[in-house]
Amino acid sequence: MKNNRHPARHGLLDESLLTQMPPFAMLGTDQIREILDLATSRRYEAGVAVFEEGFDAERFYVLLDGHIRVVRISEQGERIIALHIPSGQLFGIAAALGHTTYPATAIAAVESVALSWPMHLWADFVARYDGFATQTYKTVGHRIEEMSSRMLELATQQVEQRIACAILRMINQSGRKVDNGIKIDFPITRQNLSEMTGATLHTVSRTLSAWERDGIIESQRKHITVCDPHKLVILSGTLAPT
Amino acid sequence: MKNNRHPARHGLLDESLLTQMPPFAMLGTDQIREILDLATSRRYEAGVAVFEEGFDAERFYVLLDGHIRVVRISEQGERIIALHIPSGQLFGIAAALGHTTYPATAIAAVESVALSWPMHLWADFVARYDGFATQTYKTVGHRIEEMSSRMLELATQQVEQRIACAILRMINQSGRKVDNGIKIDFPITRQNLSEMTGATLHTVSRTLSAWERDGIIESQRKHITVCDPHKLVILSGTLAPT
DNA sequence: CAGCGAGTTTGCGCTAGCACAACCAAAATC
DNA sequence: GATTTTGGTTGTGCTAGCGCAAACTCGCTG
Repeated sequence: MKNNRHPARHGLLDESLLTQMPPFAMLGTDQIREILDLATSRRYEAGVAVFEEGFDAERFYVLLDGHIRVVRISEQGERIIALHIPSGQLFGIAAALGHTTYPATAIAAVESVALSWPMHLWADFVARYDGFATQTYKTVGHRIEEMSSRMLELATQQVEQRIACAILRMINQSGRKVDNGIKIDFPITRQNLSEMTGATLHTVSRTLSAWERDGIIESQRKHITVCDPHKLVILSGTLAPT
Repeated sequence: MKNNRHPARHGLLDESLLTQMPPFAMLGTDQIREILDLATSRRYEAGVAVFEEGFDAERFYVLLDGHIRVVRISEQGERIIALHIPSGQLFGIAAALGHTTYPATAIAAVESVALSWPMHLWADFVARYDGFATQTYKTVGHRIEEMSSRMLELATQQVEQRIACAILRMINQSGRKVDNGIKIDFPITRQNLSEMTGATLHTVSRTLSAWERDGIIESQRKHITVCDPHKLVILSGTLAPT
């Protein structure tokens, strides 16, 4: 596909990188050293695919820095964003769940850095490193939960509510406090938002314009800041109206 | 909730019951005997909840016979069917994915029989029985795959196509060959179908009526037989139009 | 077997949100 | 700094599918 040859086992991989990350949090520095020595590190520019749907699931990944969008495409060519992966999380672990090929495409939303290991090491990791399995299956659990919530939204909520939910979810997972509110700290276009909510980019644009008029959000191109999260929560319909 | 006291370790649990089921398929009869001796068996009438969303995830289950609907309810009281569990599969395994409570409700679609074990045995099973973990995570993988396909449908397809997809999915998973076609071998109402597709029961009814006129399906109350699966596939939009 | 309730069918009007279209503005590229 | 590209806005029909309403039918219960 593209130049994947940049295996770059640069010596500067530091143990401290992994100690923060849930899957490795309870390991000692020796163990982390072992793991790092087996890893391949690579940088991905914004928009580049880390792996693609349908290809052999040869490696699994940990996102060190940046943001990943997990994307699926329908037969008619329509795209949806199934999931966002914030840094620190495992992704591309399909093979651990019995798949032989990746069931979705992973695209760097911003310039990102990920470690990866060949899939055959998975069983070793699970066997050798205590807590690795537990932590990763917990991640899987969260993603299932998130997906089923999004199904519920898609099936029952209006477009405006779905957009509100999508934005709330992103500020919860990757919000950064700024002076006028909370900002989603990776780039999202109206198009992206429409791919997360099953709406058209036009409807998303109209909705955000209205919210900006009402002072609920502020937006620059590719960036959204939520000024009044509470109003968004109300719009999202997450609260039972009292 | 209701009378859960029917622990019924009736001696008539037969090893052959479990040998068919993927999670236990590669175990010897001794091991299956051990597992059965720890199990509680219980019958659930149609419409009864096996467990409910939000309750402590104390046990995990295998469906011996019948059919389970996994259901979630939105704040506004709208219901969706997240998943159907055919017999032979594990369900209620949320705790293995790091949840402390069940993230959804499981309801018997027909009279059903399930075995269950207290969750604390999970780790034992994984450690002691070879292939148990692999097989169950494979099941999890399938369900994730199915959920993400349904998200794609909900986000991009028209109602008619979503209904077609839902029916095709059911005949693939639980279709029974009958003389005039393939029948879904558990009861589904139009209401149920609407809860699977995020449509109204009215629209579902209209669509099925049209299909019946066209000879694609036949339906009795609570039952659907697909006479012309190929036409349904075309309607579902699963094939790229050539 | 009368009566009831759950499941289903069908009609009609309405609206959320899509499709199409044109235009605008910031940023990147030369 | 001119031009192209990428992302965003806004207006105007139009329609898929919802909401409401009424009626019908099967199967069960007393």
